[in-house]
Amino acid sequence: MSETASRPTLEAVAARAGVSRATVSRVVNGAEGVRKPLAERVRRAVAELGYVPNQAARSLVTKRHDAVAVVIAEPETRVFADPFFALQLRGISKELTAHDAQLVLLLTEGREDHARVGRYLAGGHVDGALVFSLHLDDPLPGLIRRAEVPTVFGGRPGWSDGPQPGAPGREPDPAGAGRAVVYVDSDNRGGAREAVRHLLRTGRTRIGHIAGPLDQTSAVDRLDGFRDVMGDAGPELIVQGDFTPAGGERALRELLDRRPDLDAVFAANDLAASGALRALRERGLRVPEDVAVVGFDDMLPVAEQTDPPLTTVRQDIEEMGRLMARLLLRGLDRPQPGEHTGEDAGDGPRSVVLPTTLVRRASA
Amino acid sequence: MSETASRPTLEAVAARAGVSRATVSRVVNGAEGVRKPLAERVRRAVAELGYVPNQAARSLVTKRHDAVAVVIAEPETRVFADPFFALQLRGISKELTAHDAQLVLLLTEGREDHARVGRYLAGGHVDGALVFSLHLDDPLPGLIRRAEVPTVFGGRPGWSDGPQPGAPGREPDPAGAGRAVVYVDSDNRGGAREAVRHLLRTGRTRIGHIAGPLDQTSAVDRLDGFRDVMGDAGPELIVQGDFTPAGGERALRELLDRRPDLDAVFAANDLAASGALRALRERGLRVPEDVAVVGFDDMLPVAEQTDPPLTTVRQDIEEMGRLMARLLLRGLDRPQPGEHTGEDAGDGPRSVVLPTTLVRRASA
DNA sequence: ATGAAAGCGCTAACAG
DNA sequence: CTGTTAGCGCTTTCAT
Repeated sequence: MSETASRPTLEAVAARAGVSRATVSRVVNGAEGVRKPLAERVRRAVAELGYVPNQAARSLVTKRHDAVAVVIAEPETRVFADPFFALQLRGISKELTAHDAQLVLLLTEGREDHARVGRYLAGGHVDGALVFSLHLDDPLPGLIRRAEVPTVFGGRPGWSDGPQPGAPGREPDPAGAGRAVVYVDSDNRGGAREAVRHLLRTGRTRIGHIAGPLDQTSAVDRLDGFRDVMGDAGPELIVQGDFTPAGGERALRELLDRRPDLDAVFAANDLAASGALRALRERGLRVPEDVAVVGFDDMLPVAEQTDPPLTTVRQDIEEMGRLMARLLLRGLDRPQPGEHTGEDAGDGPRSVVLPTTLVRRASA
Repeated sequence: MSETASRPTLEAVAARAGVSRATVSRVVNGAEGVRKPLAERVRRAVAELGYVPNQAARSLVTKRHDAVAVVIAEPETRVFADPFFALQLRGISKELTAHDAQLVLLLTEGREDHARVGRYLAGGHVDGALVFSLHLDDPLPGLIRRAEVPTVFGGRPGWSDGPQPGAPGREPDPAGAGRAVVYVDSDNRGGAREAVRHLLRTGRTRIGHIAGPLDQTSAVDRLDGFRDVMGDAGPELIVQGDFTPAGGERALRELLDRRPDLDAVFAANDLAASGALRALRERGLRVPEDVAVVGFDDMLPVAEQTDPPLTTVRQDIEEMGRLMARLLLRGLDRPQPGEHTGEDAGDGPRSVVLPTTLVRRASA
C-alpha cells in the first residue's frame, strides 16, 4: 500500500495547472517568458503535488548532473589521524550546496580502487572532480587526465608543475590534455619561512626541522621554506618524520642526539610538533625556555591542547575546500575546452595559493 | 574539436557488434541467456569503444540509482574534533564500493540545511540513506520518515527507542511510518559497565564519571552503564562533560573538588579522558597510582598518545559503518514495504548492537 | 508567450 | 536465444 504513489511528474503538474509540460518546465527552471498568472498557477500545482524534478530524466537530456566527485586517496590512513580532510570536506560541501550541486565521495585505498575511480570519472557521472592527490607517485592524476573531466586538485600535485613538459601527443595536445593543472594550496614554503624567521627573531640559532614525508609536496615545500632561511645549516638539523606524533617524537630524539644544544624546532605539522613536545618533556627540557617549538596547520584540537599550547603556522583548511569547489564550478560554467573561443579568452580558472599566518601561543 | 566525442551509446556498441541493443544491454548487465560467441563479440565492442553505460538513462527506467546518501549533522563541529566520522565513512565507503553503489555526502549545519536534506531525500535521488542523528531534538529523523526513504541510523536515535515497545500492528500506521527504526550502535551501556567493573576489580572504590553531552544517546547509555554498576553511588560522582578534552579537564577538577579522595575516573570518551589526564597531572596526581582513568572509543591517535596510554573501551567504528551500509543494501534488495508478502516474512533488517572490548593500557 | 513533438540512452516486456 | 518495441520524465527546438 502507498507503495510510493509514484511521485508526480511534470505531466501531472501540467495537467493540474492546465498548461503544457513545456510551460511547467520553464517555470520550474526559472526560464524567462512565462506570464505571471500562468507561472503562479504552475507554482501552486507544483506545491500542491509536491513535485520534485526527476534528476535522471533531466540529466539524460541536459547532460549535466549537478554533482561533483571528491576523490580522496588515503593510503596511510593518515587521513583519519587529523581532521584535515573533514575540514576540507566541510568547505567543499558548503560551496557545493550553495550551488545546488551534490557531493559524491570517492575514497580510494589501492590499485583496484584507482581503476574503479578512473572508470567512474570517465563514465561521465559527474560534472567535475575535486582531487586530493597527496603523493608523488599517485597514479590518480594520470587517470584523471585521461578521464577528461574538469578537475581541481587539493594541494599542489607533485608530478608536474602545471602544464606537462611537452606532452609528446599528436597535435599539440588533444582534448584538453594540456589544460593547465588547477590546484588550491597553502603557501607552505612561505609559511615555513615565517616560522623559522620567527624562531630566529626570538634569538634561536640552532633550529632543527622535523620534515614530513617527502613524497608529499606540502612536506617538500615546508622543508624548502626552512632551507630558504637557514641555508645549508647542515643536514644534521633536518630529520624526516611522517606527520604523526610518534614520528615527531622519534625525530626529536634523533635531532637531540645529533645536536644536544638544539634550541628550537620547526615541525612540518602540529601532530609531529605534539610528539616533539612529548619527547622534549621526557628529556626534561622545558618549552619554550630550553627549546622553542613551532608547528604547522593550527589544527585546533591539537595546537590548543598541547602543553604548552603550540605556536604554529595557520592555514585555512576549510577555505581551501571552499575555494576548490568554487574554482571547479566556475570552470564548469564556462565554455569547455573544445568549443574554444578565439585566443585563450575565457581561460579556465587558475591555481590559487592561500597565504598562511603565524599564530603565536606559548611554545615559541 | 574532440569536444567529448559524445561517449558511445548502447546503440553504437550494438552496431559495432552487429547485434541489437537489447543483446548488448543483456551482456552489459550480466543477464543470463546470451550465447557465448555473441556475448564475446559484444564485450569486445564494448572494450574497443570504451563504452560506459549512461547512468541517468538507466536510472530513468530502472528507478534505481545505485547511490546512497550519507547524512551527517555536525552542529557542534565535534564531528571534526575526532576521527570518528572519518572512520565511519571509510567503513561505509568500502561496503558501498563492494556493491557498486555511490556515496553522496550530505553535511548539515542548520535549519535550512535540514529542509534541503529533506527535499533531497524525498526527491528520490538515492536508493537509501545512512544517517547520523546524534541529538535528541534532531529534526532530521522526522524529515526522513516523511521522505519515506529506506534508512539506517548510526547510533541509536534518541527520539524513539527503536523497535522497543512491542511494535504494534501495521494497521495503525500508514506508509511505513512505523517501520521499525533500524540502527547500528555499539554496546555503550555494556561497555561502560565493563569499564567500571574493571576499575572495581583493581580495587578502586571512589569512581567518578565524566559524562558526555546527555542529549546524545551514546552519552546517556554510557552513563546508564556506569550507574548499573555503581548504583546510587551519589550524584556528586557524576559530572557532565562534552566529549572534549577541555570539558574533561573541567569535569575532573570539579570531581576532585567534590571528592578529593577520588581514586578512579571513567570518562565517556577518550578525548575527555585525555583532558582528565592533563588535569590530573596539573594537580600533581599520578595515573594510575593515585587515580586510575578509563576512556571510551579507543581512538588510536588519542588513546595511544596520551601519557600514560589510555585504558579504554574499544568500539569498532569502521565496522559500524560497514554494517550500516550492509544493512541498508540488504534492505534494498528485498521487497519494499508496500508489496507486503504475507506476514512479516522477508522482514526488513533489524538493528544491530556491536560488542565492545576493554583495551588495557597503562592508565588503569 | 505557449504548445507540440522529438528525442536523450537505456531496460523490459513481448514476439519470434 | 535474440530482436522489436515501447516508454521512463524531462528539455528543447520549432511552430503557432
